[in-house]
Amino acid sequence: MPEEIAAGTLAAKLNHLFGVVRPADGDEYTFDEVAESIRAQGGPTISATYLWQLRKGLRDNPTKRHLEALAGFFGVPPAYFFDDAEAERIDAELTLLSALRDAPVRQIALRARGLSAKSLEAISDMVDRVRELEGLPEPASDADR
Amino acid sequence: MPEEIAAGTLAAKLNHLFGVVRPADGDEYTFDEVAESIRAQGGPTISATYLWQLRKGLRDNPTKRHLEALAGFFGVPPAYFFDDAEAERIDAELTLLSALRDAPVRQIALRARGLSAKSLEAISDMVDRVRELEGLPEPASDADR
DNA sequence: CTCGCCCATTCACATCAGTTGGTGAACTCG
DNA sequence: CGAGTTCACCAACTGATGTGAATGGGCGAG
Repeated sequence: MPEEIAAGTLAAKLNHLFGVVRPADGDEYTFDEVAESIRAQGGPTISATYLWQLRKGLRDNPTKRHLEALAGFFGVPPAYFFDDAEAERIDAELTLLSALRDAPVRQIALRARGLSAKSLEAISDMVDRVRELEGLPEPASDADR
Repeated sequence: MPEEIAAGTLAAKLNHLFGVVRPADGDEYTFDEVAESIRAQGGPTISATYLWQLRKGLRDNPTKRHLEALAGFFGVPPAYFFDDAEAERIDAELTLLSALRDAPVRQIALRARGLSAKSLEAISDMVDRVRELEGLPEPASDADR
């Protein structure tokens, strides 16, 4: 049983993020994976145990640096953990984007927002090129463009 | 001498906030005032000493709850302390609003943003009424409306 | 079935965030 | 001048945050 995690808490938000943003294969990130990935990206050290505690709600109140790292990893702005309204807005986007399972992919997507049409086109072309290079098939359905 | 506080750091941001958001009489808030005010508003306990450490840069990396409290007091979103772009945006507003020295006043102003014209008018009227009740003079210059 | 691996969970402990208590400088009021 | 207040600043301590190493269950391979 889920042990009653109150909505709007940090634990709930983290839990949600784990559920929604996943690696290429469909399963949730493991605590070790997240911890290591954060370290790899030049973030602060964060232990798998601590991640578990945060997700379970045994610890709330992490430090600024750890919040930054978590937000960075999951590809959401740090405000996600503070403002509930903001969190809801982002959640809407996340579920929309849930086709993009991969966290790095999501980061690219979020950062692309606001770029000029020309830049976007250039990047899009580049991705297609690489995709070809890696021998991946054409993206299935890309209705509107 | 300012002892070299690098731009973009938490210390710099805090310092800036202290400088810009002030009580009714023109002087900066004292550390004790801020600490007590935060406690009074139902926030977590925060010591004056700690505020000083943060402002000086001796401590960065405060916890989530303390960041919330600080943001709440100065009337800025918590994202102010994370995202530099966001911080700049808010700063622009702050300097614009620096006529509003009083923190509580600023909070009202920030929260009023986005309300319907009708509501804004109603509130504005209310403020005028109270102002009259308190025997304050008509606001000096309120050019554009 | 058993070995090996991965992963969540547990617990004892270390480190650093945050506090308490204090010093001295500046300023005020007798 | 001298007692009292207020403030920034300092240093030693406390406890919550965060870690590492050990436990145990689940699961696939041999």
